[in-house]
This record gives sequence, C-alpha cells and structure tokens, in this order.
Amino acid sequence: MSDTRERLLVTGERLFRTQGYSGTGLKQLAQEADAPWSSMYHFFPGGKQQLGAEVVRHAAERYAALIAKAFAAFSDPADAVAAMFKAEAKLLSESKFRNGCPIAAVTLDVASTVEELRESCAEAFDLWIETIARGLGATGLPSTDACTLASYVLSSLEGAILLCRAENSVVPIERTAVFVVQTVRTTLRMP
Amino acid sequence: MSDTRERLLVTGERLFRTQGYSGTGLKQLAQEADAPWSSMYHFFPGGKQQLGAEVVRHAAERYAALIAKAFAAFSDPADAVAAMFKAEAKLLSESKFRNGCPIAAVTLDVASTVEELRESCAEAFDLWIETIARGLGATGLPSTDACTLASYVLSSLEGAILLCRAENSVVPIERTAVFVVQTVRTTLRMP
DNA sequence: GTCTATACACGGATAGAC
DNA sequence: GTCTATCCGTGTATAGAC
Repeated sequence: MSDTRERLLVTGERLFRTQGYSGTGLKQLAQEADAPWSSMYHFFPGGKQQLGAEVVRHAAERYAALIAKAFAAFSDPADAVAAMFKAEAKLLSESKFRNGCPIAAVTLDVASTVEELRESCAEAFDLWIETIARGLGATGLPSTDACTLASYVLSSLEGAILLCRAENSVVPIERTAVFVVQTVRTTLRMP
Repeated sequence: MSDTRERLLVTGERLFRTQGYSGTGLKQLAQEADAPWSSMYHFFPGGKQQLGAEVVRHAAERYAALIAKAFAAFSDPADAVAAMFKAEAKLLSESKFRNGCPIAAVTLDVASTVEELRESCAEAFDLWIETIARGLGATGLPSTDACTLASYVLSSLEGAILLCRAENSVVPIERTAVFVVQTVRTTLRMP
C-alpha cells in the first residue's frame, strides 16, 4: 500500500470532517496531503467519487476499531457507551469543534445525488451499528435487541455531534450522553 | 415582502436539504426558483452567505411553528414527541429520503469555516430546543430539566434523520423514536 | 509514479443599460 | 427590479512527456 495514497485518504477524511464533501476541492486535498496533483488520478482513476467512497471506507474501519476497543475496556457495556460519548466530546473540544463525523458530512452532501457514495455511507453506519451491537450483546442481550439499541445509540451520538459543532460547545453531547447511558443501562438490566 | 425573494428562500431550503450548502450553486438556485439571476444580488447583496443565513432563519421559524403545533395537539408531551418523530419519518419516506434537515446540512458544510453561518445554525437549534422545552415543561417539569431533555430529543432526532438518509430507510428513526419517547415518558413521570 | 500544461464547465460576484 | 453580458477564480478531469 502506497504512502501517498494513504496520505490522500487521511487528508480526505480530515477535510471532509471540517468542510464537507462538496466543499473540499481535489487540488486543495492533494496539496494538503503533500501529494503531487498527478497522484490523484493515478490512485483514484474514478475521480472524486472513488476517492470519496474509499475515504468513507477507510474512516469507517478506523472508527469501528476504536469502538470495539472501548467495549473491550469495560465489563459493563453501558460504561463503554459513556466512554464513547466522552471520547467524542474530547475530540470535538480539542479540535475547536472542527472534527465532526466524515460519514455524516458525505451523507448530507451527496446521499440524494450520488448513489455509490450513499451506499458507502450506509455500509459505514451499518458496520458501526454492528460493532456497537456486538459490544452491547456481550452480556446476554438478544442480538436483535442489541442491534436496535445500537442504532439508537449511534443516532443520538451523531445528532449530538452535529449540535455541538453548531453551538461550539460540548454541552449538547454531555446532556445527550446522560440520557442515552441511562437508557442503555435500564435496557440491559430488564429485557 | 417580495414574492421572488420568498421563492429564493424556499428553494434554497429545498436545495440545501438535498445537496448541502456547498453543493448548491446560486445560478441553479435562481433558475429552480424561477427567479431572474439579477434578483439574487438584488435581494441578497451580501451574496451566498447572506442568502444562507436567511434560509436558515426562515427554515428555523417554519419548523419551530410545526413543533409548537405538535405539542399543542397533545395533552401528554411524550405523545407530541412521538408525533414529531412520526411526522419526520413521513417526510423522509415521502421524499424518498431526499428531504433532510437544512440546518444540519449547512452546519456540516460551513460551521468550521464561516462563523456567521455557524451562528445562524446555532440560533436555529436553540430556537427548536426552546420550543420543545416549552412543550415538555407544560406539565410541570422545571425549565432547566426541560431544556436538557429537549436538547437530547433534538440530538436524537437529527441523528436518526441522518442515518435514515444514508440507509434509505425509516427503520433508524422508528427505532430511535421508541427509546426517546420512553425516556421522555419516564423523565416526565419521576423528576 | 510524477511532471507540466490545459480543457472546459461552473463557482460567486459585478457592471451598466433599461 | 430586471436584463444581458462578463470577469475571474476554482472545480473536475485529461493529455502527453519524462
């Protein structure tokens, strides 16, 4: 795997998070990745769409690994969920609320116009839901219920990130975390 | 208030919802609004930023009125929240998942780069939270708690809309609704 | 794999007549 | 308020030499 190619993907993720997909130009992307302009279409002959799809996949896997790690670190899944929200709050405030979710950004920009990218985003969210569900199901919750609960957790997290970016504040995510963690806790205790 | 100007705002809202802010061109916007190109800078001398900010304000008020109406229609605030989610699910499926939230789209595209627009988005979300909180507080919940709960409800709703648009399915919002309504119900009953 | 150059459409924004 | 025309930068994408 080429180094330059990897840098393009990482830089793409970073720029999509702060500027969205449509707001990010390929020339700017190549420049910030210290990659020659020619490498753009060398590695991604399918153009911006292909790059976008691969950025989405790349980011999806990176975050899925983080989620899995969070659940592995706690015996109580509810604690892991709390840790997820806390970690995200830290990412937000440390980046001055620039670093949102790259998948969310791509979704809102092109889900309705570029089917290929919409599918990539759906797969990314599915992977995360699956990963969260696996963590939630560790204590015996039936996998259907775990999936439903995981979908709710992810929705709330994504929405909270959105509000935080608009408000330039971690308050929304902290408030949402309290309710979500509580819900997870009670759902796990009485199925 | 000019008719043309109004059409530009409404069309802007529609296009932002499906294509995002950066993905929407002013020429396309004017064309789809059946407005002459010259009217663009006649009504919005501040250019795209001004138009964007006014679209955000315009949309914010429209939705706030809908939210207030939902709460007025139910004696139990939890039922109103359920109705909000259901109405949004309908909007999504009837538009084939094209009609997301315009504020969310603007936020993810430019919250980190255009401070003026970020503030407009924050004000829009604040207005919605305030409106929801008023509805939740109708039965006696202290206003601080109502605000916190409202922020959680909005986060969850926004995140669920996002997932639905990626998945082309109402399943995420329906699942999220169940948990959120339940949380609202129990929170209202035992403060 | 990388370089330089370029094609061509569209982006936002203006000018000046009517 | 509207019309037509236009400026200039940037957008994506390509070509062909090295």
